Amino acid sequence: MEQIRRTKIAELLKVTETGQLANVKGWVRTKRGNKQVNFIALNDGSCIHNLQIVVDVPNFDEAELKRITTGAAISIVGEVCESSGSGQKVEIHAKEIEILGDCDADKYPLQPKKHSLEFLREIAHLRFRTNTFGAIARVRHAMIFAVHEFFTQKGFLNIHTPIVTASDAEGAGEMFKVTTLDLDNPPKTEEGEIDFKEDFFGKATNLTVSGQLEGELAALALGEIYTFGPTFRAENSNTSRHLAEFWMIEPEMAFYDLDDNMDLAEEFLKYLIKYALDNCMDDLKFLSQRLQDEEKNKKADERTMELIEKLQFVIANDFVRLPYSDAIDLLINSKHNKKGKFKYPIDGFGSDLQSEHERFLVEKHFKKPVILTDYPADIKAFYMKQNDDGRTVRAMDVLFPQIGEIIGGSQREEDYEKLERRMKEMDVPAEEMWWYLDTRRFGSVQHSGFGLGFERLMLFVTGMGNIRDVIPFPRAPKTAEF
RNA sequence: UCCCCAGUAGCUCAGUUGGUUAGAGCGGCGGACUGUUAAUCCGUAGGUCGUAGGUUCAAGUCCUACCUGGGGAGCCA
Repeated sequence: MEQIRRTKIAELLKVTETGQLANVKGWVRTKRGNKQVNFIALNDGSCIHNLQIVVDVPNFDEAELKRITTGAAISIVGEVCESSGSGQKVEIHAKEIEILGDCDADKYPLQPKKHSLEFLREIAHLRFRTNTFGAIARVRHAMIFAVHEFFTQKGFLNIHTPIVTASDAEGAGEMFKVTTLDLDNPPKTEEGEIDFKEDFFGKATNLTVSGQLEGELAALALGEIYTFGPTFRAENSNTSRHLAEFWMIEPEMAFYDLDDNMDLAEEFLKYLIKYALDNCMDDLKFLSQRLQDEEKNKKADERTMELIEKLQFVIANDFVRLPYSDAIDLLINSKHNKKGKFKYPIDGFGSDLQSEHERFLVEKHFKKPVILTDYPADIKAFYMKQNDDGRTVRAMDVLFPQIGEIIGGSQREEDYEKLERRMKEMDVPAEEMWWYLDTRRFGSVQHSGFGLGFERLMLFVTGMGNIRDVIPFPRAPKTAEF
């Protein structure tokens, strides 16, 4: 084969000149045609679009052409031509074809037809090769990049917080144990309990549920920091919005109060969504079309807003900011409630809002993202700053349509006595958290932060309905195949 | 973990009050067609009906348990 440098399909589809030779490599999506001419739709992952390869059949060996099946990897050298067909501007007229990897069409699970997302989840090792999962992977990368770009522009430092942690006091959820002890015969203490002093780290350790506490340590020296790493929850959650392993972004800022915190959260979300609109339009258009095809069978009032319109709407409008107690009043006085349409009654101040209540506020009442603030102290974590009313804390949850809570955050309690008292009330072992409390003993200062579930953001930006489809290899109860 | 629904060909599904040899579309394979757009047309091969018990003369169909998947709830991001 002639030595021509490979061109990616995304680049090739942009060319304005024709007549030159080019080399492309990729995987066959479909092949069709007759005895005279074949058309191969080739994709190399560089963009959503396929490149059309035109093959003048008599110029090639019949047996070789037969090997070009759906899924096969091939390399083509040919002339870049203006297409006489209507589906594309340019195409390649093949001069040389090399089969890089055969693909037995009889056994290959991905057929040139529509597959259900549930089926593709069972073959997650191959689903990157579909339009949908290719688009999601490219959007996911763009969002990762945009996260770092946003914080870099604002002078935040990225901090790597530990993945293995001995702190089990955060209270964010059940944890996965990390140990090298022999599970069949663990060392025991005199009391008959497992002796973690013998374990690798000399104490019981777990996979982290949050980098927040370590993030606070960094923020209280460096000013503004953020983490972006994997987090783990061993909750037996079987929903389309939870994973056992997910990626979380947790900024933590010294000198920020709750309003500053909310301003940052809103600006951050809008930045990310705008970045997707500015940089991933081809993929978003595909995902939007996919969503509309899927919703064709739904009733008009059950359909969601068109994806791109929805994203533009979010960046164009201010988020609603509403104290929890006002939200309770609003819910109690709503027509929806008076007609008895809530499955769960509003219990009044003190109880957490049910999903249906959050959805009512976001999707029916305000019809835009809502930030709820000042929750009752009893349903929130120990580290949140206590309000003067003695019953609420400076917490904030950002609620998005369809997704629910996408961000949870708060101003942190910087007062040593109040924090220590709260830890005792909530059975948080203060002795083990001496390092955390030290920040309040030495130069303590007002500070705030929040956590954004990266896959929840991905759900919103891609319009996908199941969180297991926006992470390449989902970890969930009974799910760790790939 | 709880509630509801589903599991039949490689995929998506149909299968009547329980009753002969379980069907379709797509995909695969074979063929036709000189420019197709997930091409079209003709032909063809694919099934231990999720697993294990049970009821019955007879079970894809009814019952029980379990497994897997989906929707919703809780936990949360």
